[in-house]
Amino acid sequence: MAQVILVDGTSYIFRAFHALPRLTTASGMNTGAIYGFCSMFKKLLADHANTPVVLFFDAGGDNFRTALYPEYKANRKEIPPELKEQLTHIYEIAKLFGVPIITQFGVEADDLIGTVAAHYAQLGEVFISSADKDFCQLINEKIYLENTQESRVLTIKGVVEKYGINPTQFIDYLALIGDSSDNIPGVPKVGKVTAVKWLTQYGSLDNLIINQESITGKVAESFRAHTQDALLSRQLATIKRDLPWPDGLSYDAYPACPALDLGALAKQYELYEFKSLIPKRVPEKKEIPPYKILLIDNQEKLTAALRDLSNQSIIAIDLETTSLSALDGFVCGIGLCGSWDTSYYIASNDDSELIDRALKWLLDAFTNSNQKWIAHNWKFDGAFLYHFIKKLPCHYADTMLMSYILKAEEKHDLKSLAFNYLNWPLESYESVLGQHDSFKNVPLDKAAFYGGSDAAATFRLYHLFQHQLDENPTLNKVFNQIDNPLVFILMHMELTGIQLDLELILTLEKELKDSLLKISQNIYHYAGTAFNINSPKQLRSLLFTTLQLPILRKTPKGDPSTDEDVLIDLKDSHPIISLILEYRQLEKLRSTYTFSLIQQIHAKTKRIHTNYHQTGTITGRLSSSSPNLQNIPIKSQYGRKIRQAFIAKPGYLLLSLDYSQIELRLMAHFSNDSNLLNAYNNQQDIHIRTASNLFDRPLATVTDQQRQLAKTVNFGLIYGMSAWGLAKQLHISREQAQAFIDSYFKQYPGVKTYTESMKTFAAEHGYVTTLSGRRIPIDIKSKNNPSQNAFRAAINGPLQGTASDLIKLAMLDIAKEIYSHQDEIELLLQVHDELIFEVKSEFAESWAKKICTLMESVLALNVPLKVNYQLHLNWGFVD
DNA sequence: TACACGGCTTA
DNA sequence: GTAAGCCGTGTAA
Repeated sequence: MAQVILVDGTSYIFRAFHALPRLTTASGMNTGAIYGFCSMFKKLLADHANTPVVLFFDAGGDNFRTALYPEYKANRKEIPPELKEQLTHIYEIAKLFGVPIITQFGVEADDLIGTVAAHYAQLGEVFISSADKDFCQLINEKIYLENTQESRVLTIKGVVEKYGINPTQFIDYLALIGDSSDNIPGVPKVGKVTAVKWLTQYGSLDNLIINQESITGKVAESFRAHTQDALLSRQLATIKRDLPWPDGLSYDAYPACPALDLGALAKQYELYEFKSLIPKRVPEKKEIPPYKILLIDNQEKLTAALRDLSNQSIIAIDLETTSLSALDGFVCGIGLCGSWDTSYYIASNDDSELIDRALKWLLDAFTNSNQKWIAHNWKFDGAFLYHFIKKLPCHYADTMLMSYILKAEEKHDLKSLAFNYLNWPLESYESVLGQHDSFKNVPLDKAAFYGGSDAAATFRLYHLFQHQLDENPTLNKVFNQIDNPLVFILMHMELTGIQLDLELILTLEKELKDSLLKISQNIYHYAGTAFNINSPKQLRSLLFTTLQLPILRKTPKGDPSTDEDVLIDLKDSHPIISLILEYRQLEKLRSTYTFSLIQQIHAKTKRIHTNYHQTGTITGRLSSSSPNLQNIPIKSQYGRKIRQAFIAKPGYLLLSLDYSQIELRLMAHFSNDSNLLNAYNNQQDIHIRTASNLFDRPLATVTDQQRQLAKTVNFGLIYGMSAWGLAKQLHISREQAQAFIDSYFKQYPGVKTYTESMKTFAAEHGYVTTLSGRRIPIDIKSKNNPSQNAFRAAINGPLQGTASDLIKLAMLDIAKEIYSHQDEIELLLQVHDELIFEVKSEFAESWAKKICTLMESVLALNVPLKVNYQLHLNWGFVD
């Protein structure tokens, strides 16, 4: 059904102004509200592609409400000057979005919206986009309220669920409770609860007035004394639906879809310094030839489509599935695009063979043809293909990874990229799914438009990105030799998963629960009362108000901090402190690593399957989620027990190999500092060596404590340490910390030179690079981020990023070796500098040695790489 | 129901 | 001091 969106522009402006931080241009012009308005409007257009939009603004002047009640909105504060000066800019830039703008002096936008909505509802569906709940009164079968902030659409049912009344009762509801922001009086003492109660019982305000004698209590008395106020409030709260039709808006049909003046918008964004809003490339219309999407829903059409596709050399593919996991769902639609003018979408409601035949064709194409296959997030589509046809393409490219390699700081989802680079506002998955519980139930024409568009966008993005990579051979190499080939290795790791000893983890959970119960009883005893220990707020009031303990540090928001560091310093002040520390630690383990992990054991495989994100970090590292298996505890005694619950399947062992001090070794390599190089090339203990110099004593006499301190300094180095940070870490004075740093750089002067050169490079280029040439963006000019932070990132980036390059390269080398021995050994996890395999016991030792060598020789550096390995029944290394 | 915050886990 | 993700609470709306 046709749709139109009516936007409450004034609501947007106020939300933009209040919700966002102040923003100014370099010359000091206030732009926060302008920015907020533009980004909100842009998001709205992106979420509703190909839908007409009308924009409404309040124009000021007296209106019928002020005539009725001079105090209407009288308590509104004057518009702050820094917002006022932005208003004209907003009105001007709004014109560039190419939608009708409706505004009338002496009429409030609400009433214009009410009038237009009432009429447009006869032509189709009307969405009102506003944060103002008053619009609930307009909601009916055809009119909905969309709150962009909550990103959900309120229907009749939604109003009933949210407020407990029908939209038709909403005016009476407002009349009863009033509205402080508009200064609508309402009835004193009547709040939400009473209003809903009365309206449920009596249906309407009129009926309530008729029956006013039958209600009782203080509140009822107040109502009887203020019926006139209620009636006045009702008039004020009623949105008009019958104003004269506004000028400049078509009456018999919805207006045309938005026609953005992208060039002019980009110019304005440039002027206001809205970097993130500027389209990366304003496409010229002629570069986008028209293309068609063909729904392939029978065998005949499929034959023709496949014949055409067989002749294409580059084909973008986009699967629509019934689940996010290939272990649970199946393919219900296939988008394919191999040319600039045609995109296919294969799906059928009645022919279950159709998808099967298309999949078989893919299997054949992957096996026998030389075509290059493009997907956005291959890990996803590949998992389904691997699961159902046991085959993946040999020649492929992942546009998500291309975007990441080219510009790691950007978003990499298909919708954002298509909007920014192609000027295509693709529909969101959620909006296409709508009320359907599964994508297979989405009407085929809708699904085809969606899937076909996604494939077409992927096809175009590939050509765009490939062109950019061709212009930068270094980045092209990073893409082709590291990230792109890694994607199917990660896919395999995800699909394989890792086994969890359910019994052990359940026992652990029980133990933790019991301990926590005891500790909390103890804490309540000292506190004199029970409270929620998980609440920092409640804990704060106990420690600093009730118990009057000293406030040692504050959180960024200014509240007294209760974090571990603070509590450790308070330990001797009160016996409750150490109990709280213990409670915190155990509760973290219980909630995150027993309770939640148990929920995530897969029903079919009985294993834990994490998600790896290849574009989730700025440095090139991977990240892991749902569950995150890169932060499983190890440091505490209890934590290690959790690791023990990660086990090998029967007959197998877990093989863990980790790079020793990889980042410090890379510092030696990059800096070429002779002292650091010597230490590693002579296989000395680097921390003892550092300590020996810091404390000016022979190597043999360095104490454990001194070594530990030197270790902290060595680590601090990798993070771009400052005297302040080091002092905090070591609990020493700033002066002492500075002395250590000075002494350190005297010992390793090459390191000092290196860190300085990274700062200079980052300041000049806005990025630093890793050994492979990967670019790590550094936000040098970020305002609330003093450039000290950026400098530290610049020092750390090449180290962390190169370490990540190395282990990725190692994974690729290893994959080649183990690929044809999947029954003997499989790679399960990567934890930044560690790889975990499941390996058949009888071959375990020989695989360990082989992989160890592979990892150590992944690249020849100025320092040797050292890998340690462990072979055990579990990840806790306890047999 | 969604989001920010405080806190905590890892490399 | 670098880089991440997740949990529970409290609040926004």
